[in-house]
Amino acid sequence: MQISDFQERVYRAVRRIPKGRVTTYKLLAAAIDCQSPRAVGQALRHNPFAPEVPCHRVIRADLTVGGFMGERQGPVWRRKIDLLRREGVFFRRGVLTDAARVYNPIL
DNA sequence: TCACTATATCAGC
DNA sequence: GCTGATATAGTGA
Repeated sequence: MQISDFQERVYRAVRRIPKGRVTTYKLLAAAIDCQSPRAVGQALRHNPFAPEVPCHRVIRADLTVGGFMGERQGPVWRRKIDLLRREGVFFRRGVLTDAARVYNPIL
């Protein structure tokens, strides 16, 4: 499968998320001028540049974890939380503890 | 065209 | 606070 310009835009935006910060699908979609955060999620799901593209730093707008590598639960999905915790981003019951950790890609 | 999706938002309970 | 229905954009068959 070959990636489109849209997905290239998504990966470029995700790549510039600083360590220790997270962003949301909604903000990410707004950064690439896309009205549909679901399309962003699909692009990250087919992410061929993992882990160069830190797709684990993307969560939902309601500050819940969301999914990781196609899994919404299970050990693989749990790894996403573990990676973020290692960077200083903590979750409680699948919800981001500190909302100030959210990074705005538009800025 | 149809049916998905790592979402967002709203209505109802 | 939770479940579901709907909107919306991109992608593959």
